[in-house]
Amino acid sequence: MLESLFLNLGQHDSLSDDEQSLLGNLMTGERSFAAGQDIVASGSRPAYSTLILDGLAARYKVLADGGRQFTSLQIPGDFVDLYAFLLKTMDHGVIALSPCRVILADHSKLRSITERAPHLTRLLWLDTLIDGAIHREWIVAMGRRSKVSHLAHLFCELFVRLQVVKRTNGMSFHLPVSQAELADVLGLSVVHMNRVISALRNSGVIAWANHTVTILDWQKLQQIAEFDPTYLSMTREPR
Amino acid sequence: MLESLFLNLGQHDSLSDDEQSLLGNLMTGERSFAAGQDIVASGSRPAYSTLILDGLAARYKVLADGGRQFTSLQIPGDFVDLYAFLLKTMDHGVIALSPCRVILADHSKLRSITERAPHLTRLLWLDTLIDGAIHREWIVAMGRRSKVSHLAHLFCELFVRLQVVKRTNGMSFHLPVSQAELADVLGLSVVHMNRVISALRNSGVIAWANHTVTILDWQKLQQIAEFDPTYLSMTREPR
DNA sequence: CGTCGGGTTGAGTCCATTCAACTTCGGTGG
DNA sequence: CCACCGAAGTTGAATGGACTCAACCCGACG
Repeated sequence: MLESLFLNLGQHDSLSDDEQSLLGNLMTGERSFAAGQDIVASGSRPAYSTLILDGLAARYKVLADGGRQFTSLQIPGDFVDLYAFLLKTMDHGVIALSPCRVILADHSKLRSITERAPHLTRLLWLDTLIDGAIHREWIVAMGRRSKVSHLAHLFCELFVRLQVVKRTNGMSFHLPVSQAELADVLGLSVVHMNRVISALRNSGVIAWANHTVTILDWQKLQQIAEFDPTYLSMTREPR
Repeated sequence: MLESLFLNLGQHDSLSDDEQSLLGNLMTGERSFAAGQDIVASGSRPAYSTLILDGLAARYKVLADGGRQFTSLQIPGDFVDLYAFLLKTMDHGVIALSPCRVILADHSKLRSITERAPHLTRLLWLDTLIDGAIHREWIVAMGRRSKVSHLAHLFCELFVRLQVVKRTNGMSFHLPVSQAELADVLGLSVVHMNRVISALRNSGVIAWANHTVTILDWQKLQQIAEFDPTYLSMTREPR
């Protein structure tokens, strides 16, 4: 059941059997959320962190004028709020974009892992560091890429991340978001988001219908995006 | 000499004498960099992480068209690349924006801290988590704030962070960057950056001359920025 | 069959960009 | 001492990108 977590952590360094059972003991209390529901509320002080087993979720902030900005997309095998273990107070919310099945990690148990299992601690720390690396890539995309390139980059990133946890189907993956939600990822208006999507479609590198994205030309998509997966740390080495 | 590091880590939770001496033993090998020099090169695999003792630095990425985007600003007491300890390969560069004095932390020593000093490990982990929280705030600013509000938010953030490490002077702080560099923070053209600065100046909330920013109306600046410092985790509690 | 949420398209406005000129100021050399 | 120079800041004008407002299409669903 924790296969996606093992795939996610295990891609960076090997996970011993002991560590796998520590993780199995750590994760308890499965829950489900409907699309649109808050998984974690802004301002709360959760006593546990949440791992996604199935579904798509996103971190977000809402401004005074009602504008919403997503700051990340979370897929199966991702902790949506592992940092809350040390940051304590959530400064933003986490919402389910599709029906989500999740499982929880008590902060008291996480703490005891940091006291007793240094290598596993480093792997969990690493998970939050990759989170940060993705954030930096998003900042670059928002600041200096064209909107089409930004969208292409997002698709590259999602495809590669989903591949790790075996949620791709050939060159296709399921992306259960509306254009309005995607606009809140890129920081655009809905109308303009629609035009950017059309532009990428018309260039013939992707198809997107029925909430399924198909990459028609992976090479060209990467070129448009200037995608370099280094930031995802997808190499297995001692950490 | 490590006072700014102690101030930085110590604002979140208390640092024991043992931990302070562990940190003193960790940080060795002082170096200096001139403004414009790379402190860490993109693509490198450093064997140590770098702490700023004095000066201003920034993480950045450069795109194929020559566009540059800063993804963070680093002040005294900040590790510029603590995550390299586990990420291994730098996917971006770190540049000195003003003359910088730094000191290094061998990754081998960091590793032994994770093996022997769990509480200090958590505080170092926390440092990288706040890094991530700042990234998320930048993403929100880039995506959904007006440019004036974004700039105001940046000034609020810098002021608060500099205050923690005692680098403010009343309501003023030193900001040794050109408007072109600031444009690479906000993702704007130089010309427009100049106009956004003018707008903020004309609203009477800040003055900026001789590389020194003075906050004239802290209340109103925070309003314009919708600044909420929660994300900086500036409370002392057990971590 | 009507309604509703999501997607698409057109038109006009505003924001941000580029290109270009001009100013200010500190430094440097005649 | 001042004339010159270059880097940084400022301003104007024109272009193009992104926004809003509005209409319309379409498929799912009651």
